[in-house]
Amino acid sequence: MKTTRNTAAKTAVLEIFGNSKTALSHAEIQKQIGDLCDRVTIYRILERLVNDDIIHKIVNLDGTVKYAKCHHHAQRVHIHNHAHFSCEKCLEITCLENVKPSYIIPHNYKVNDINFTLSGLCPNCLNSNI
Amino acid sequence: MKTTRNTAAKTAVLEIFGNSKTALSHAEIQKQIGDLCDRVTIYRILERLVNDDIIHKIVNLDGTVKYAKCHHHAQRVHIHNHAHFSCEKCLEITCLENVKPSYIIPHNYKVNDINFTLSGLCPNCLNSNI
DNA sequence: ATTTTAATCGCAACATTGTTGCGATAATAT
DNA sequence: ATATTATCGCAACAATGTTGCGATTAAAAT
Ligand SMILES: [Zn+2]
Ligand SMILES: [Zn+2]
Ligand SMILES: [Zn+2]
Ligand SMILES: [Zn+2]
Repeated sequence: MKTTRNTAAKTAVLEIFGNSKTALSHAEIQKQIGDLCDRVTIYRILERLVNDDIIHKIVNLDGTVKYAKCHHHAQRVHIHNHAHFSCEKCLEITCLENVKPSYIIPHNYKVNDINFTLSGLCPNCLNSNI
Repeated sequence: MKTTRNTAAKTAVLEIFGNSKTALSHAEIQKQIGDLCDRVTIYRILERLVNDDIIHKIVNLDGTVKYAKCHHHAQRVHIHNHAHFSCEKCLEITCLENVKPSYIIPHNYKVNDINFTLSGLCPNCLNSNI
């Protein structure tokens, strides 16, 4: 019964997520963490937080990986079926919790997870682009 | 007017794509190419083929990158808005040309590209799993 | 409060993936 | 046949992620 422990590094990572409105990459977290813990430790903390459904992993169109807090903790089955938006200009990635794709897939496929990422200009960059 | 040239390496890569029903990673292509050309050359060929809309890039949930042939060459505007299926067991990635997500997004976002990847069990692995 | 257990950590070493610069090569137009 | 330049090979580098293992340390047990 692997119990997950609360460590200084994990607490720091959680606080960083708490203060961020957008998704964060490993590199961005490491920059904020400084030398509080090792690179590898951050990777392992992220892995644990994903397994515990506290954060979820987001893979962008360009292959970059980021993580964001999970909401909807009330639900029994924890599926991250919302969309993500990736801004081409400011490079920020945000959860669009309310945007969920509908689709029809052949019955002989079994879908366990989906990744729906939209790329373009976010509201901020769209305004400053006029 | 940068003209694109036909080289032995490019021809070989195109033939490999022609013989494959699933998407291919750089590593998989390199394995088939052998020492016909350098690693870097394969990267550059893939980049060119993407720019020429001959293949398209697919980023999986786990961050792995693959490429697949483009169809629908008749269309003037070339958008890869179809879904991709990633099998958790055999790790193959296939284009689902007919599966296109519908969604509603706030008007203050400008969408230029989408990535819709489904993950689970493909028909082959679903059968052999019973 | 002290001991015990094992989850977590730091560090080093490694693997994979992708990029860049530059002189050499070769495909294509003239 | 010659000129132009897209493409190539090679080396070097950067970013990202993984693994093994002995040392720590959070949390449970006493
Ligand atoms: Zn933006
Ligand atoms: Zn999200
Ligand atoms: Zn399969
Ligand atoms: Zn496709």
